[in-house]
Amino acid sequence: MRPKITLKQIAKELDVSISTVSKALRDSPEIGEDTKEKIKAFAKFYNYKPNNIALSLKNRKTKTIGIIIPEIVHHFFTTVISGVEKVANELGYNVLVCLSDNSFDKEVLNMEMLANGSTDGFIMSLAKETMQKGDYHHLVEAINQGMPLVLFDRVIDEITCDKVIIDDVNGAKKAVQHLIDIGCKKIALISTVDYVSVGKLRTKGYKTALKDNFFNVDESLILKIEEMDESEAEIERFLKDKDIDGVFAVNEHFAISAIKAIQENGKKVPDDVSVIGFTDGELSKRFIPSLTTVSQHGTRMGEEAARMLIEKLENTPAEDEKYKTIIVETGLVTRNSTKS
Amino acid sequence: MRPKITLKQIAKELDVSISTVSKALRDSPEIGEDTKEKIKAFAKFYNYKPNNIALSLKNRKTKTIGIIIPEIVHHFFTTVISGVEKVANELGYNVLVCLSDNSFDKEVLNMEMLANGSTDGFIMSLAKETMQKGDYHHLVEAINQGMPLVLFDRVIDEITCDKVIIDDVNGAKKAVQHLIDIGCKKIALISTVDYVSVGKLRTKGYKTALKDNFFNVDESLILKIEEMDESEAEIERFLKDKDIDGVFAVNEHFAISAIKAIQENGKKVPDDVSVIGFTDGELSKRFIPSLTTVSQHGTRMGEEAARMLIEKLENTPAEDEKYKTIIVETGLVTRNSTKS
DNA sequence: TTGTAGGCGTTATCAA
DNA sequence: TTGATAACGCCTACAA
Repeated sequence: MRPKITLKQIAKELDVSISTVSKALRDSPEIGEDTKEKIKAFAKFYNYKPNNIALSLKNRKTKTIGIIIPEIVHHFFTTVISGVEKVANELGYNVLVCLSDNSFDKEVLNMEMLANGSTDGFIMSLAKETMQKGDYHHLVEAINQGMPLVLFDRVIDEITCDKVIIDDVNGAKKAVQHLIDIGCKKIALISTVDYVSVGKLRTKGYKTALKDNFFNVDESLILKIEEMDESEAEIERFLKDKDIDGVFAVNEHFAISAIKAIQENGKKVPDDVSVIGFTDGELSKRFIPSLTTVSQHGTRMGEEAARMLIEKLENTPAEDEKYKTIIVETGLVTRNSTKS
Repeated sequence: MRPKITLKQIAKELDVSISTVSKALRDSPEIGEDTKEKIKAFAKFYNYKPNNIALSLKNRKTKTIGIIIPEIVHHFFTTVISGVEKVANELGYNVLVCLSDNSFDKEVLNMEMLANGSTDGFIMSLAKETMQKGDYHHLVEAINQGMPLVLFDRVIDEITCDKVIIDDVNGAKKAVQHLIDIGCKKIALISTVDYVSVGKLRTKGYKTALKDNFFNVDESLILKIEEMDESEAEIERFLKDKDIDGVFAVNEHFAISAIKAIQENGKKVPDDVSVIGFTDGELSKRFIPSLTTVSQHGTRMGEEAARMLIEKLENTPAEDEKYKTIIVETGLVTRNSTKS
């Protein structure tokens, strides 16, 4: 076992001063060619690499960015991480991943943990509980301490910072418009309760599309799921004997539960009822029938978020005062759960 | 904007020395009650928190563990991360996530990046390319530098360290035994090429189960996939007009492709052919028919790995010399792709 | 061309 | 009871 070597040790071995070594390794012209040679050779031999921690302390920046998400076992968030990681690595940053488990307390804890010097900035999607409570003091504090923050997907108006969102309203509109275009007359919506911002926005898109086409909005065709765990049963109950020919669901899971329920009712997808989901995951692709969905481009969102954060990190505070919101457009991926 | 406050600043404000502040905040009995009170109140007001980086430098440990995986957009790895994260957080550690993208170079790069002080130890699953090359110098180096390493899932014999694996042979055996128990006579295997250790082991389990039941191994019923991208077409070709009544596939994707191929051949799952997969992901659960699978307990593996690593980290080098391999048992989850 | 000294934020040891 | 000092590993302005 050969522990990491330090400048100090090299200096002692070679009988020169620490700063000479430091300079030599950074190829400073101040140092004589032969000394440089000697030092470099020695350092290479012992595989010297500067200690990141020491550098962090000195430079007051860690070159790592923290990402806090509600859950990782969720294809969308996974793709976002992958996007963040890609850009971060290209730009010489590391990625610290924390999970809030959708709990407010864990979110706050994680943030405090990372804010004490572990991270230069944050990329986050808020926990459901946080949005319910409406308590954002931890975000405010991080910003006050001068730590840039980029919010994505589950964002809020109350905090002024960079944001990356998808065009939920438009995505939903596109989906419903597509259902209308293929001839659907009675389109149900399966959404989440309104404090989840995406649920609210997608509901808005649904209603807008209907109105644009002079359909009227029938509230009895709208289901708002409160408890994820019971969504399957709820959807089954909701769809039981309902006279519909189209369903727009705000995520994959709801869409699939809907398909199951429809099939159990003795109807066929897509012949009798067309179904569109939101979020284009593995599930949508491989389910039978494969799902027509609004795709969210998680990787793209992650990349954008990372780029924005790092830009803030590397710019002077003067230019920091302008915050952008990047809207990542959605795409409609047509598969076999909708008539063509 | 109110940047983070330091001991030094508190000391200056309160006109005491830095060490007095430090001691007071750690509630040292050396300091007088009233001074303590005053300092604590002040610190609380300004929300003082010790700087992690400075602590890391001083203590020569970062309290973060690095996890390097081939890809994150893969349910199994995601669950592992989730397990690592859980245990790590409970024990006061952070988790640094890096992706190798199955590339040897990226794996080496990531490791070097993290080894320079960013991490106290590693939890890894090797990139496919690394296993092909058989070049493990980066692992050896990390270990030589005194950084504990825990390998999981894609592990190798060449490196001596803690490992967490699942009982692939047994898992496969269980699956095939189950097929036999429900009456299958001609069971096909869809596996990967042999340098992927799991492919090899699961193939072994398949053969063992057959032999245990006095079936003979028919090599024409075994398919070894080389290229993930073409797996679907390959499986279709392989299964075309094959006379079988059972399929054991070494992962979800292969299993689903098999089901599709079987159905396209005009046969029914599970009535004509029973199918079992490996890795219990979202896909298996929600596919129709839902998949009977060997479940891998990724979360469990992550938890075990984290526990082992942290134990190494917090123990004296003396006890470090013993390495364990934890074998996480698999379970068979029976669903609708097999006859009952 | 090389070396000295100070500082990044903390803690621990020892002196006052 | 409090404070000065050194050290963790690195860099850099300045001195020699």
